[in-house]
Amino acid sequence: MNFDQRLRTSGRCVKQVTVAALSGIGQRPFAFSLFLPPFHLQESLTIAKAPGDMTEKRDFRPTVFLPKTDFPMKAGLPQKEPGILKGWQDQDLYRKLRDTRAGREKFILHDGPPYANGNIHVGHALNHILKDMVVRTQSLLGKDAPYVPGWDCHGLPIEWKVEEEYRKKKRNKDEVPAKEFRAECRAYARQWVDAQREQLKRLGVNADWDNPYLTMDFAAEAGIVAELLKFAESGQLYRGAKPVMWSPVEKTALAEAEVEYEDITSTQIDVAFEITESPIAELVGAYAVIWTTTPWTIPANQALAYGPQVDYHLYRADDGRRFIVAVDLLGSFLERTGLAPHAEGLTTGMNVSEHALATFKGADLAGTIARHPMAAQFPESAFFTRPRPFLAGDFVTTDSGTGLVHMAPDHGEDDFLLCKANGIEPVFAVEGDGKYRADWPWLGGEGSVINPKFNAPDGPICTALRETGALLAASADYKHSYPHSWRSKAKVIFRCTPQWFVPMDRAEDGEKTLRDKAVQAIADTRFVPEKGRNRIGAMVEGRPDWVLSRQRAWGVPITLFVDRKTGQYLSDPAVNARIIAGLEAEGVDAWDEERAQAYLGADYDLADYERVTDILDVWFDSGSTHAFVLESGRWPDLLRPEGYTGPHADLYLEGSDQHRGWFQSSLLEGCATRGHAPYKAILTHGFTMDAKGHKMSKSLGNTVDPLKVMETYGADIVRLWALSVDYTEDHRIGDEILKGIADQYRKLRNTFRYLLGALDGFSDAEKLPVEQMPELERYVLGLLAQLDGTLRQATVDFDFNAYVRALVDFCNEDLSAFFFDIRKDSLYCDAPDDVKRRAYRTVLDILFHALIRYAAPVLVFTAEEVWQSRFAGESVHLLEWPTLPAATLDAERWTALRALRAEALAAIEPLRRDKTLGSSLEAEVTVPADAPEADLAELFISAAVARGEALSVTRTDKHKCGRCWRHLPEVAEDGDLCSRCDHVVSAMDAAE
RNA sequence: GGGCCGGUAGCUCAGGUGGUUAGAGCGCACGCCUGAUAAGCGUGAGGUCGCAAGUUCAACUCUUGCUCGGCCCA
Repeated sequence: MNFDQRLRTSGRCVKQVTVAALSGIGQRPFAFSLFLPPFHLQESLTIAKAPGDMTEKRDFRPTVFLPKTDFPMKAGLPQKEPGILKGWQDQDLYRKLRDTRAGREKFILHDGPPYANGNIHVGHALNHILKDMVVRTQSLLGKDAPYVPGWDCHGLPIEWKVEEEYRKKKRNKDEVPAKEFRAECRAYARQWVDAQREQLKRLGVNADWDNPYLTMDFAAEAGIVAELLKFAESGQLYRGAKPVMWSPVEKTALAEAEVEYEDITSTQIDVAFEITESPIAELVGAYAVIWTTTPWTIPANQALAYGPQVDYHLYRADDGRRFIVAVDLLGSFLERTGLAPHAEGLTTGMNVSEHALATFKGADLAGTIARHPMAAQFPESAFFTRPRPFLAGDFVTTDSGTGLVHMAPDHGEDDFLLCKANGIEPVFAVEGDGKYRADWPWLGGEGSVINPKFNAPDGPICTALRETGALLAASADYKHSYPHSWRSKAKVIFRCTPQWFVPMDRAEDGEKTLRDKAVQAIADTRFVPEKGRNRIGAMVEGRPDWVLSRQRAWGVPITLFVDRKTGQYLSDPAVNARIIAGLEAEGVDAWDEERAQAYLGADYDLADYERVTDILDVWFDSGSTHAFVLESGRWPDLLRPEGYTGPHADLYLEGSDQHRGWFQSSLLEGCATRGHAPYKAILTHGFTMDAKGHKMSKSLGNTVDPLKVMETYGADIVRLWALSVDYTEDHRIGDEILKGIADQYRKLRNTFRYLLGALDGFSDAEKLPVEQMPELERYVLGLLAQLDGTLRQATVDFDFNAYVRALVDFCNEDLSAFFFDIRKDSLYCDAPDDVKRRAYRTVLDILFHALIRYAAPVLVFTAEEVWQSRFAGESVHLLEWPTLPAATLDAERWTALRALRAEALAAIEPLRRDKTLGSSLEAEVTVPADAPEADLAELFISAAVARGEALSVTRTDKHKCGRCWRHLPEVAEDGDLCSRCDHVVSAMDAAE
């Protein structure tokens, strides 16, 4: 200690002595006696004595125990997070966590594979944050919760992208060998898997990123085929037909996304079908009139549809024939055909309805039969001479046409379904090039059907119909929107093609049907939220058979051999085993003509079989993931104990669109091959809308890019957002919302910063047993226990919104605004060994250990930063759910006390407004005599509390302690020390 | 067009089986503190519970219709 320092120290002691002496307080030996002041400083004593002069009072600030921490208030997450992430990767945190939880109860979340195409969007971010939260909270509960991420790699969108690149290079896809094309698709998918993996990692998702599953892994492709062959071996496949969008120009089926709608002008025609039989006798011999804008479908007509609720009238036209037309459409019908009602005495302006020969509901037409207008022309044709029944169609409207619709099951969805329901099958009259097949009696070999001339009023169809008298009107003037090929811009048609199906309602060997099994499995599954059950249930109950086949290149082959004679597919386990082995070795390329005979082996001759070249619907790929990921053993972490046969996954967690997608394909796959769903529970989330609640789209320019949000705010903010909104419904994201979330984050961060600062230097020696703690500490421990229960329940319910809200509210209301505020005095001013202060810090330590664990799954980066700044070493994410000291909560008493506190604080406010006082420490509060007993002055952070009649507040006349700023009776003069501070400071000075 | 779902303060959310002046946090305004300080504390203002009918003594809560928005189909 040099001379100057001695001077300063000694001088301060002198002043203190003076003050204490003058106030008459200081009944104990003073430390200053060891440091007698140098003589020349005695003068300052005189100055200090001057009345009202406080400027020379000692500054006690250095004696106050302020929170001390290096933990920064400002987070700087975008800069900090990548480093934390790297730390986790370097120590292989995922694997370390698996080791830590080895042997524990499993919680298996099965990751639904996102499509490997494009950067991630908010939906991906939300979905993966929720999954991460589930896995982390389960892990926190002590379970072994592995997380193997996956990607969906096959399918049309990727094929497209690769084709697009071909077009740029002016290459023709048809000239590229399939194997080479698939290799490029594989490379394309791989590139996006890698990109998305990095983006999802950045969100802080703790997954087995080094070992994801890809549906295009050879093992996966073999696994998918193995599942398909289980369907085959159990007889759950059949080949049927279905109308698909077909482009005659490209001679290929098109997906909905490959079709665009253009306005065109078509020929519209009215055609008469003669009724040959009917329960309504007067209809026999009359003509049913249909209207269509696709004349080329008439040669494939097989029935007529009516609307059961539609009103029809029977008229006699001026040409003598009688026609059935819907009442509402008679006017437009007469206009098109130029026919006038034949009615005696009909004059202009009369209501034609009054001249109907008969009136009936559509439903009355049941059982009526007509004949095809060309039946007489082709008496040898079984097809054209077949009766055309009237069928009830709910889709029939009176918006346009005649109220009767001609049905060509080959060329329309409604037509197909209605006819199929009535036992009428498609006839495949139109071939892939758009021409009628050569052996078709009428127009065989002619077409193409999309040729306007073919359909024109003077074209072959209209001409033939006109010759038979069936054509009532034809005009090439109907403007409407019509689908075209996105690629060739040519018109497309609906055309039935052979497809492979999984039957929903066929019972094998007395077992339940697939639909029944699925319905049962839905009943056995837990849905969060519960309404998901209804949604998928309605879909499964109403869905048609599952169409498995696609006429595409990039996908898993339908590895079947069909007997050319019987049309039955070969179902030989030995053959199937060879096929699966082939796929395992070489992937989907292994399904080729060269190897076909090798698969068939010696028992079969390839010449007798057709090798199916269709590929599988990608939903079959993803529906099989539970088999080739969870059960396969390729990820030992995911295995259930030997002999386990129930649903393998604890949880599937995806957006609500997956009720029709992955949830359902997995359900059907599981039920068909294992008799139950592959999951125990399903959690669905809604979609993320823009700030106004509208869907995001690139064209509207209202998309929010999670990668940009991470750059601006940080991943922890994105996570806090995802876990704060009601993700069970559609929810929003936008600047205002993110700013609000960032505010919440700051509150949480500051809570931890305070804890770190307040716990500076805390050690086990300072800990105090709960039973020795003041009531306030025990109350806060009670609140913590309550919070703990809330959080546990929220975890069980997957209600993370409630989780985050409970956590934030606790930090704000119970800690920051209540406990921390009240105990500020004790923390700052009590002696380090004071029981109250020790109790407080013990509770702060308990709070720290609990809160950091509660927050860790949410704010994964910040929690690590906080934890490492106090306990550098192992990651916070290896910890388990905190064990709390037993604490009971006298809720009733404390509810009353806190209500009283709120009243008191409100009562102080007017005095602040009129400047009577500033700090609440200057207030003396009077409470009603029957108020609960407690240290109310401490609770209100006020000078004193008295009992009286009603609540009132006055300014204290006591003086302010120079150290703790409380106004107490023993303080003689502002700036003097209260007795508590006097003791503390003396001890400190003594120690110096 | 059909099926299902949703619309509570500026924002994010609570509001068993219908029943007193509809709550919380944040934000905002105003104020306090200046020893958590680009922090902390307090007080306050904000809602015709999407709209309109109906049931009921009584509806944010039940029914119907409408409207806006969403998902899935057509």
